[in-house]
Amino acid sequence: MDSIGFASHDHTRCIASGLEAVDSYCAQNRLQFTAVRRRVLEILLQQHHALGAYEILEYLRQEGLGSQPPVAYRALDFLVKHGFVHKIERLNAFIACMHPGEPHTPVFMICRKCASVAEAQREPMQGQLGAVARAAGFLIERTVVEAEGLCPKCQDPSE
Amino acid sequence: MDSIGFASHDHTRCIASGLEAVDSYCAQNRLQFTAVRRRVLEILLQQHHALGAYEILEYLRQEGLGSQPPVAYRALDFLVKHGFVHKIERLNAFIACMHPGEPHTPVFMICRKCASVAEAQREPMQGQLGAVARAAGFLIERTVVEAEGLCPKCQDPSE
DNA sequence: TTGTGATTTGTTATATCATAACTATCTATC
DNA sequence: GATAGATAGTTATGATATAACAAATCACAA
Ligand SMILES: [Zn+2]
Ligand SMILES: [Zn+2]
Ligand SMILES: [Zn+2]
Ligand SMILES: [Zn+2]
Repeated sequence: MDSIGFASHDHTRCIASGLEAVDSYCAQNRLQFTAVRRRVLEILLQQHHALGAYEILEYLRQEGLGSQPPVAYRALDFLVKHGFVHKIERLNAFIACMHPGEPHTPVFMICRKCASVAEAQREPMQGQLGAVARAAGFLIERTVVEAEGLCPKCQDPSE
Repeated sequence: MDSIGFASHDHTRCIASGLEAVDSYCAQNRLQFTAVRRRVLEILLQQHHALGAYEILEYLRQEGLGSQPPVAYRALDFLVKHGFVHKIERLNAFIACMHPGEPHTPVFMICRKCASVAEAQREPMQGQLGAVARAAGFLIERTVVEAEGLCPKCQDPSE
């Protein structure tokens, strides 16, 4: 269950708890967690890599949940807006959040070899980015922080 | 000439020195700094905001330097590959580097109101991102660090 | 200075990512 | 069940990016 890294974990639990968390958040906040939105989140939770909107749409199409791009993009818009899913800008792709419902500033590590993506967190106004922004008089509203490289598995020459 | 911020500066000088730096870097490294590549860099140096590939292509088209997307994308590929231009992932757009020829890890601040973009620098393995990567055993090869918000001018209510 | 291979450019076509606009349906609330 | 607002279906199109191949140009050395 280590959300900070690439370690193995109880993935079934990981999917179930992700859906549960969003279920209860939506109930509490009067948000409509519809069939399409739920299924899109579930699809993303099942992967530990980012999926493009058209890959998600392909699942939906096969399941009769929608066949045109706006269906997928609208569900993704909802999920991103409420912080249940993040967009990975570098990949033009989407990944389920590891801390749904909790306000946070994510950082992503993207493995260029196996395409897995890990989410970690940072403090928005701290560190070098915070220092640079203060020096420039810049007011940060959102950040995109993505590192590309090799995950522990893919650095290992024995694999 | 303050590359860290949004301050005003001698922009003519800024264009000239940018081109000069790349000229000499290419001469030293046996790179072909061709007419199209040079003009694309010059177009980007003239702006302090990021330009999309098709905006750049429109300039080239009007000047008879090329009319099809691959012309612009190939010039941009060259410029990005050698670090003379950076891609702003959040905007799918490109901006001239403020430190051409020097190895560095850029950070960008993007004003959502006036669309100006400032480049600053960070140390790749330091700070929160470095700490997070070490904790995860992740080997960073490249980073995308972009902050969106308001530049000093656009925060000022008197403007 | 001319031949040669490597690089760059021109061009056509197409792949990939994303949204506008309008209609129909569903949902919450009264 | 009427009503208003939100969600989903559908068509069309816009925006971003690349594959593939032929033609021109360049670097370098014979
Ligand atoms: Zn998992
Ligand atoms: Zn998250
Ligand atoms: Zn730079
Ligand atoms: Zn501004």
